[in-house]
Amino acid sequence: MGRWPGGTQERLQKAAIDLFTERGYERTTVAEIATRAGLTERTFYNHFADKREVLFPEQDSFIAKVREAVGAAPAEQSPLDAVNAAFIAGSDWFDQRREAAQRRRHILDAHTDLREREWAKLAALGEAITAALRTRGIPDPAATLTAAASVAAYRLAAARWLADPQYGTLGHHLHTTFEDLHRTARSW
Amino acid sequence: MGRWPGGTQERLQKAAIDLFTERGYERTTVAEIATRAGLTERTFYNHFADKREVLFPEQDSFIAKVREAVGAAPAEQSPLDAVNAAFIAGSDWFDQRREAAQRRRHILDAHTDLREREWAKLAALGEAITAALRTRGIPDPAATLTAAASVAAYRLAAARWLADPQYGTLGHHLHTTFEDLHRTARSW
DNA sequence: ACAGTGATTGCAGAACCTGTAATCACTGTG
DNA sequence: CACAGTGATTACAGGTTCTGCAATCACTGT
Repeated sequence: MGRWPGGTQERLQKAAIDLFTERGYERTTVAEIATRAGLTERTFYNHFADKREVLFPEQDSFIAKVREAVGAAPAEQSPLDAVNAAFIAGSDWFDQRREAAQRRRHILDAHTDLREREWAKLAALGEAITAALRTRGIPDPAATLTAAASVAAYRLAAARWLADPQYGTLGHHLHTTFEDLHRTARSW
Repeated sequence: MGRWPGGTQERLQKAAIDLFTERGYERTTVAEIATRAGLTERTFYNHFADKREVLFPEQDSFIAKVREAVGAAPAEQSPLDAVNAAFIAGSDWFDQRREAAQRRRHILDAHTDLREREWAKLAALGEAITAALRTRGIPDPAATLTAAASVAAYRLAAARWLADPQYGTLGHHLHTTFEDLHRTARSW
């Protein structure tokens, strides 16, 4: 496997993020990204389905991890707690990449196209959690609604994590946000 | 305002839905849609921001209506009930268009691109509800989480409505789905 | 008549994305 | 050491989406 430099995807991702922050998402062409990474436009499309996808690298594996963790949670744990625990279990990975997450968020916030893709990813996360809860024996309205609420809490926790001037961990914010969810639900 | 035939948007929408069901979304070009409507491709883009948007016609006004209704709800009503009532208030409109909604759903289900746009629209709905709840004095974690749960319930209710062999009204399914949400939340 | 308005059109072009076949660097085998 | 095999990269051609700009067109009001 030594034939080419290697780390092609990573190089493309770095080139893309750099160019997006330099001159903006829309003013950057795929050809430019590829050239900066020492590759061609066609090669970019061999690694990413489209231009947006370069900003959502490990999302699919993250979703798979969450689904697995929810499925493997102890049987006596409540559905919501199982999802919460699954999120927290994978939160270290993000804590080590806070700065990259910041840059990514700034790019995403500036472009409707990209936020659209983000919503799609969160929807996929929600559907994966729904499926995992169903295999745990949770019947259907509860599975869907619990998954949706969990994803909403996750999204809110991530936002708080990035905005926190105290640099608290994502796990901490997940904990408090799911507590907020409990409190809010009691008011319904 | 009599200069041109009129109803341009509606003709484009009808042409688009017909062609999408005939030969599929991806195998239909914008030029073909415009030609069937007796117009040109350029005119299509004068009315819709992009090819997908032709399938989401009244979404923006629906969102505006919901926001307004949530804002105008009686003060003693709980946040969740206010949103529920706002949805139900606008549900007749959908009941009169059940068949069109069916066709639309089949097209949407077959294409990731389009479902992505749908998630984006639901996200916009959620943000509008969040804003409306905030103006009602609901503080932030509760506003966001309540809005997200409401949208999830709305989505589930719409799915049940379309799948219901008994042809129950959307209002009915909204009612029962929000009851499910109450029940589920109590289990958290 | 005649200027004004607003929708539609024509045209040019950039960027996105895909299909297909060729090339290239390296690997394993006889 | 030839040599076929493998997998990533590349070249190229082309369709489609979407935009900017200027012109045209049907109708309106004076």
